[in-house]
Amino acid sequence: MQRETKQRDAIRLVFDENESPLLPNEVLKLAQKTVPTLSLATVYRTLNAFVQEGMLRLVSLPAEAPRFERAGKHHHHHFVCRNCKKVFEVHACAGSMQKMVPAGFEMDDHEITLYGLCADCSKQSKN
Amino acid sequence: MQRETKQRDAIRLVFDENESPLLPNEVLKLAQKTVPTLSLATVYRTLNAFVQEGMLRLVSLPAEAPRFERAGKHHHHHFVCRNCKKVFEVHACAGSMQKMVPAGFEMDDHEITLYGLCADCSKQSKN
DNA sequence: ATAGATGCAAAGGGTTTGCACTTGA
DNA sequence: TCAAGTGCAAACCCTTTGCATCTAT
Repeated sequence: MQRETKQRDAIRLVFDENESPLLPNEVLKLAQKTVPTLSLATVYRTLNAFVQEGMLRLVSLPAEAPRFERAGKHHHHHFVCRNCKKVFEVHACAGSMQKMVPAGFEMDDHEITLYGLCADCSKQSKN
Repeated sequence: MQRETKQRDAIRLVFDENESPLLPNEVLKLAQKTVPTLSLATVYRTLNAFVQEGMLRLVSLPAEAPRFERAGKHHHHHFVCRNCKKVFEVHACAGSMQKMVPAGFEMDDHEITLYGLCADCSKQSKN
């Protein structure tokens, strides 16, 4: 990751303009608005490189393909909509998980994933 | 899933004899002790069918391939040891996640994964 | 000029599927 | 008997990689 290329600029821009974690093919489509010839192979190579440098963070949710988001955000979790499959950030935390930790274990991090319907899908389901 | 076959009996037996969640290829190897000609395709078809019928549960942890365990266990979460990579069941829950849910969203389930060192690895790291 | 980056196509790894054969009821 | 189940191989999907070409420096 030594050179500035229009492909990398385009991919960086995508993450500047998108809060929620993105799938590689979503990154491809969004970045192709800037660089139409961009290939999926380059997207993968660039995403992995950005994670290595610490610019991006790999977001792994249960039963979901890996997504990517900007690193350095405040501690947060995710809400997966069962209907539209979108992933939303949740800017609140359930408090200490310490009471869940078995004796002798040392916890250094936790991951919470909520499932249900997002606001839009919830509204639709009621009409 | 209407007939009793030796393949299905063998796969059921594997889950009777194993507490921890298993990967499809682990199921294959274990079940082949009973039915050596068992194929991976049949393992996948049978696992999916067993999940449909509710005999098995799909266990998805972040960044982990799907595993299968007997259904009907008490609500629990998982602790992943960063050192030995083992997955432990956590038989306690952090309480309500409701306060984390954004306005308009409807949550129906949650998944918590804890990360750190298990008792054994924690002890070792201090010596 | 030249090493790094890209695009394409082929290769991988895990899972599913089409099809002819086998087998449980 | 004969539809459900099986095994095999091919197909799929997502991700990575080899290689020739392009390009930032």
